[in-house]
Amino acid sequence: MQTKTTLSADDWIKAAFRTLSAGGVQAIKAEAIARDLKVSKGSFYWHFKDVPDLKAQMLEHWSRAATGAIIADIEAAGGSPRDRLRLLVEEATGDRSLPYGGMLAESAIREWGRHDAAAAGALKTVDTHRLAYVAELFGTGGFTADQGAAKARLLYGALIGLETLAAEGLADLRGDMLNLLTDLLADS
Amino acid sequence: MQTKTTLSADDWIKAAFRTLSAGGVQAIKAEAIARDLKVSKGSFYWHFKDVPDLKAQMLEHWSRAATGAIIADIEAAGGSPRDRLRLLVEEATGDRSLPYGGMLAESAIREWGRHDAAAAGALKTVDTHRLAYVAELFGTGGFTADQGAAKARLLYGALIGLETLAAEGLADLRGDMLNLLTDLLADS
DNA sequence: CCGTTACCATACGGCAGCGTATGTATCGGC
DNA sequence: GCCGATACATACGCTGCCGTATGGTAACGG
Repeated sequence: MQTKTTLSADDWIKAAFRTLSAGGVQAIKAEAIARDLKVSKGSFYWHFKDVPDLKAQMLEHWSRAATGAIIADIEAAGGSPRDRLRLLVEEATGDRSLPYGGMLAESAIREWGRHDAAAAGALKTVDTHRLAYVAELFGTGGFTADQGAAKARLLYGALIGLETLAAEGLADLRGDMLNLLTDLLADS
Repeated sequence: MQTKTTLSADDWIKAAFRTLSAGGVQAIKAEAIARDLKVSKGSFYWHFKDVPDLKAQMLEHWSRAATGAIIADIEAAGGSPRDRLRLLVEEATGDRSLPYGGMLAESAIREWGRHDAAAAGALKTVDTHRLAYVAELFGTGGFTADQGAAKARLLYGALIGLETLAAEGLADLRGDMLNLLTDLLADS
């Protein structure tokens, strides 16, 4: 497998996700990524109409990958709802089961969504799906639909917030999340 | 009070925080803020050495204001630790008790901190102080130091994460936070 | 072997933002 | 009523990034 002689649009998209994770949305620039790939920007404008086109394709790819990424694993493993929730937390805090560079990409997209409607839309779709799945797990685990939805919001919200705290070194992502899950699973 | 005839550095900093909240870090540009203030960039370079100088002063101001913003209110109100925690959650989810444009500015600075060491440092300082205060409240409320610290991380982490979910319309910030607080205050 | 197509390089004009240099108006102090 | 300091305006060159235009090359079908 000698270094590929020609690039595909997917290669560009993957490189763009690396840049996104490292430098945020504002780092996604045609010429910069071209330098990273050691080609000229002529290549970029062959594969993409312009920069917004690349960004749109990034969101499209991420939406598809992120929606069912972990969920498929969990469902394949089976087990009780409580087991699945525990496994879910462990996979989610373990990184690397998420597409395009783990949580780094996720938080970058979340940052992106604050000032871009398209990114916000993709994010909302993914978040809604995930919340629904977690809520369902709580539901089949013995809680009412309302309780399940509320607990799902808490668990997922804590995941997002604790991840940023963990990035500062102020939280133990997995430990804290497992603690919270135990609390949420206790009958109130 | 007729429109001030001349600007101060603080006027620039306040305007910069507005643009930060609205457009993120990458929107903090000398010429853009100058247009917003209806002056020329000559004014900017009178009050500041360069753009990094402005950003540094923004972080400095925010650090000071954000550290003791809510805490002073809570302590002034008095009450039991449980009362204070409840009041804390209500003030924190109510916005407007935070400096420079509420949570919008906070999340923008958090976004900023992901790719800038200085912002990350200011954020870590503020977060550390807040976590310590909340942990202390749990501590004097009848929990061990470890329990208090863990519960503080959960409460504060959930605040951060739920705020982003609430921005998507996927969570009820105040309601969910109060729910979590009730859970955390129940003896485990 | 020849042309077409895929893929990339190079070169160009344009704009936005930066920082500097320098001009200009206002104003308190004496 | 001059003078220095303050608070801006204006004009300039520079750089980074955009998008386009155009030229080159290698592979591949016929």
